[in-house]
Amino acid sequence: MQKQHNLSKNQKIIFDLIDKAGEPMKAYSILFNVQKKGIKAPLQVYRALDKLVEIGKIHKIESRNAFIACQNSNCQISKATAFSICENCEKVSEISSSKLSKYLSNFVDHSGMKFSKYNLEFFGLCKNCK
Amino acid sequence: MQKQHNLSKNQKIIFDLIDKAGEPMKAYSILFNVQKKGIKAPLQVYRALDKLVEIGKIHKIESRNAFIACQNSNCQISKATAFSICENCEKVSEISSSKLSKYLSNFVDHSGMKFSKYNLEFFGLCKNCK
DNA sequence: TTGTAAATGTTATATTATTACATACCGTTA
DNA sequence: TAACGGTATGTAATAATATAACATTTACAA
Ligand SMILES: [Zn+2]
Ligand SMILES: [Zn+2]
Ligand SMILES: [Zn+2]
Ligand SMILES: [Zn+2]
Repeated sequence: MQKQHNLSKNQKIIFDLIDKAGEPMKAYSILFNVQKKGIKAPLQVYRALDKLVEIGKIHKIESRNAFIACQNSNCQISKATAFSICENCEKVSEISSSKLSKYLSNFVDHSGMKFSKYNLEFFGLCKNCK
Repeated sequence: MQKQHNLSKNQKIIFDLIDKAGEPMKAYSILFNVQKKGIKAPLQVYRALDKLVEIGKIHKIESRNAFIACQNSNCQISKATAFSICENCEKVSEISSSKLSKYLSNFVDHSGMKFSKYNLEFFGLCKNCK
């Protein structure tokens, strides 16, 4: 049983928007979309995003500066993430391969560094674009 | 034999700076450091960075918005990159594990997507920090 | 030498993210 | 209940990162 996080008002508004979008959203596009709900400033958005990332409800797609809802009910904490990104249409999917995550979680650098977290972004063409 | 890229003046100035630094540098810190050499505008820096990334002389650390010289003489083209990042001291190393790169290059998503490129960032504590 | 691609120079602007400070809310426990 | 502490919110200002648009120059091959 995972810890239940009760989202605050702003967090819920912003999570619902991103979740419904089903694709990565940028912070200022989120801001534009929630202004009618009373969220007026960038910082309000970034604070909610930070928290949602921390608890694993959303992930940041670093190469795109965008945020997507977690598509994998197992990853409540955002410490092992993998995505496929279409370089043509920008479609992003979260990869949930237990083989991959096991392989990467157990990977030990030759320097002996043991990792507590990783983020992997694959690029290519999705099946609609190739 | 890899293609030889003759760097232009600005590209060389900026590559030399990053290479000598031996650690990730941010674009505006690069700009500050090369102003005495006549490079005055952000765009001049970003254009050189884009080119250097394209030909694999440097890589972008996406989670840090910073650029580091390639530490792996084999990767002349920047399409399969992996880094370890210390969350305490921000030390970054390029990982060159042929096992890892083979594993990831051959990874096929369950959607059937075949990838042409990837970037992997591991996080943890380096041996000085743990 | 002339055509073309790449690189440069310059100004302005767009986009992404944080600092600083004041106030409100919410659950715990004295 | 009242006081406390942690979390969340509101607001303004600004910092940091990145690109658009346009003019000009350089490199180099046909
Ligand atoms: Zn997830
Ligand atoms: Zn596509
Ligand atoms: Zn490299
Ligand atoms: Zn360290």
